[in-house]
Amino acid sequence: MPKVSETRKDAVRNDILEAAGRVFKRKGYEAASMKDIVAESGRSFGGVYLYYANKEQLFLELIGRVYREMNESAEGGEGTAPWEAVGRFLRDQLARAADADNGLAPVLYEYLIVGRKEERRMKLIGERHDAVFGAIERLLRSGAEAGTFRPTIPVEAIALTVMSFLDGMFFESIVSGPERIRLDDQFRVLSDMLRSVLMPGEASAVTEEGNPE
Amino acid sequence: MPKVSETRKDAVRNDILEAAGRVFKRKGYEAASMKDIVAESGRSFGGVYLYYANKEQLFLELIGRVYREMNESAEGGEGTAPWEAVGRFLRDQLARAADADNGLAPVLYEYLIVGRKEERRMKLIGERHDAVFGAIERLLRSGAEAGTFRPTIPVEAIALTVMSFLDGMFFESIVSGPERIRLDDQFRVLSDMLRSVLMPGEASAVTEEGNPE
Amino acid sequence: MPKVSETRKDAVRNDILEAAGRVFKRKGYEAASMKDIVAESGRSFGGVYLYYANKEQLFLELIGRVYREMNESAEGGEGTAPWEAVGRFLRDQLARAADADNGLAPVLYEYLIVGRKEERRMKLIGERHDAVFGAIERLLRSGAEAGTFRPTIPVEAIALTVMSFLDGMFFESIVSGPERIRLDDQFRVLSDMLRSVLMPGEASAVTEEGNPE
Amino acid sequence: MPKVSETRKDAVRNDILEAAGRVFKRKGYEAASMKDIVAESGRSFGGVYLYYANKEQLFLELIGRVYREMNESAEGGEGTAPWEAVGRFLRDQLARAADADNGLAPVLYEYLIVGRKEERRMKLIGERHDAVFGAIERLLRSGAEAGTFRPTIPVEAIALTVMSFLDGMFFESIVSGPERIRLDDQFRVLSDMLRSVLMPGEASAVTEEGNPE
DNA sequence: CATGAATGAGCGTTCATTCAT
DNA sequence: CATGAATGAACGCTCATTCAT
Repeated sequence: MPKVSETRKDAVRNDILEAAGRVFKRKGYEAASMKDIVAESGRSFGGVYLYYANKEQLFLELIGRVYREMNESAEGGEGTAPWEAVGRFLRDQLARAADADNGLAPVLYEYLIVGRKEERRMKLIGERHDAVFGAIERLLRSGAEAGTFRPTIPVEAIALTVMSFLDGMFFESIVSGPERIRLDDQFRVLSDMLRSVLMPGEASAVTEEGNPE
Repeated sequence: MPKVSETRKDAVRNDILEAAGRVFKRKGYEAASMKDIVAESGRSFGGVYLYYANKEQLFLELIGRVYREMNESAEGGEGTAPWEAVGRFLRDQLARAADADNGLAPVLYEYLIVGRKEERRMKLIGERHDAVFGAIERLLRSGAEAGTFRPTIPVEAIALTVMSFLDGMFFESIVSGPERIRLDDQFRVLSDMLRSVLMPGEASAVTEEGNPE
Repeated sequence: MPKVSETRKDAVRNDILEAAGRVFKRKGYEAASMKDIVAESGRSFGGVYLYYANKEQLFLELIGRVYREMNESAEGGEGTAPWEAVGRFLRDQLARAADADNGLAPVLYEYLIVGRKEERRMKLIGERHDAVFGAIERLLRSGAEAGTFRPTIPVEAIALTVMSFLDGMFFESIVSGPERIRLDDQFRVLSDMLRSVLMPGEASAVTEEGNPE
Repeated sequence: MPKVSETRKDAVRNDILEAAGRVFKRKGYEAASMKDIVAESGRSFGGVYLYYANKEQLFLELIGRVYREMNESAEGGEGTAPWEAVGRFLRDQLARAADADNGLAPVLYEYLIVGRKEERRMKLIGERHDAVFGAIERLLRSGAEAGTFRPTIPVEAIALTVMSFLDGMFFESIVSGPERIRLDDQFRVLSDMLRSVLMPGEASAVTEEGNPE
């Protein structure tokens, strides 16, 4: 049987996915046409549809990767001290936001916003929410359990707030451009604020060396 | 006097605008078709185009109102004490976010995100940014000038951070639903955080009665 | 009875007609909208339709004037010597062609060409043909009867040829611009050619002073 | 080999082009709708747009053929004596004019006249002018270089005059019908006139057998 | 496995003309 | 007499997806 090896199939899938990624980044979700993706991939319509059922599947697979990376960014701070782990995570998000329009984040935001009425996209939306929220919460909770953080507010509420802020920073970065919104300054403000609720009393705010950048 | 009175014309304009508003809220910007709007308004294509040049103008006029209301929300705290004025503003935004999917905010976010590559929409984007940022900054600055706020961080940076957070809260509210993201809790967290950077040292955080809700 | 005087009505009609003329010259027949004409006339839709049943009637009345002027250009040479009368006529046409895009001629050509399939426009087309042809023919025939012209070819054929040439010169003037097609040179060539068939043998062609410019 | 052969694609392109040609001839350029062309071709909208980007491209490709044929008509007289070559060319144009309303010429004239204000069509207009003018000029110049023609007027001027006349003859043929304007007679007149300026003194005009019909 | 030609409902917008006031 | 708001059929064009080869 001429069954193509698994790796060959995977390679083709990957090729197509990367081509789709380039097109999505360049044009956005709605504006990207299957014709564009087919052309960018150097394949035929049939060839692309053979591996992915439609434009949405293509995007969903692509975005799955982003989630996985995001999660890894939130984990990984196994041995690290809690406040340094938070700092790492925030710095990582900062870098992503600064590079927002080269990544898939704007496309995801577009996809979520445009599709907010569609039953089918709800699932993904929920999953994204839980994944990001969970990652942040774990970060905070492990610090609290270690006794480093002594939050006067439930960590769930703090995690949700951080998540909102990050989403907002991304949104602003996307629509206004990273330079216009002074990402570094915002990052500093967030750090100070977070410290004040996570470690109240400690190093009364403004210390330079304590900031996790 | 066959010329229809100005008030009648305004009434018709308003009718059409409200019909368009209902359609945009129901379907979103991209998914709303002129056919929908024409049907909802109970008029003809020509009748609608007589008052508004195209779909975008219809939306822009609609969104202009939202801006005006937002500004009014940020102003108005003339005689109020600074921290109470901030509280009022935040509470107002909270209410808006809680009601996000009944308003035009999701449509605006969609319009901005989808149109991020289009030269023409950039202008609106910039204007929105400046208006919202300006409103928040004025609020903080007047408190600082009054000596009530003693921020250890430039107010511009704080204003931008608040703006990001609000955008994020709206975004989350839109895509995940207000109930899922515990708006009240987030609001409390933001309050505490803001106080710690605006009035450091004062009432070491957690006091209940001091919070401006 | 408040019957408005005939002259008042005529004045209004004329106002509208001139406004329409300006719009047609500026935009062409198809591209001119009734909205344009109404705006240019400073009146209302109703006001314009009260005097003219539709766009076509407006144009037809306008074009009637041009015909009348054209005819007058062809007549008028009563006392003049035949060859001078021909020269006058040709010079007049030259001037019109040179000024083609400021006049209604392009609009007429457009109207005729576009409407060549419409029964209703046929009539006008026929009338124009007969009027122009008749004018030229009379010019030639009176010279022949006076014995000044001794055409070796039937004057009808010559008249038709002149007419074709003039139409072509107009057409070229309209689409390529008068400067590109060297109207003066063409005019000279036509003069020489015409002389050779109207007055064969006389002043073997190239004489300068004999040319009717 | 699922890729359809080049010849098949060409055949389809040709099918569509011919269908468009029939519609254009029947209705004219402006009045022809894509719906008409789609119906005439027996295909779908998508099917037509797959091969031609828009109505204008369809027309331009069609008209390209006419130019090519025109040029061939003007060339080709390589070995022939100059006056015969001119005769051949004129006869060819006569035939075309006689058949004007079965061809695309009226559509081209309409396209040029209606589009005289549009920047984009200007290019085509210029190209047409240069191509036709160039063809006629070459015809005359080669006769002059051979010494057969001894024009007393610059050949450029004569070429432009001939071009104008031909355009006029076409125009008249289109709007008034070929029979009404006695094409044969006009052709004879043009021949006589042309001879008188190209070969002055020779065979003092009226000879029958010398005329190149 | 792979191709790419083909589909067709749907889009936003225009404009000559009418007629209630 | 005069107004101008209102009509609605028709326009050129797009694009995710299918399926005969």
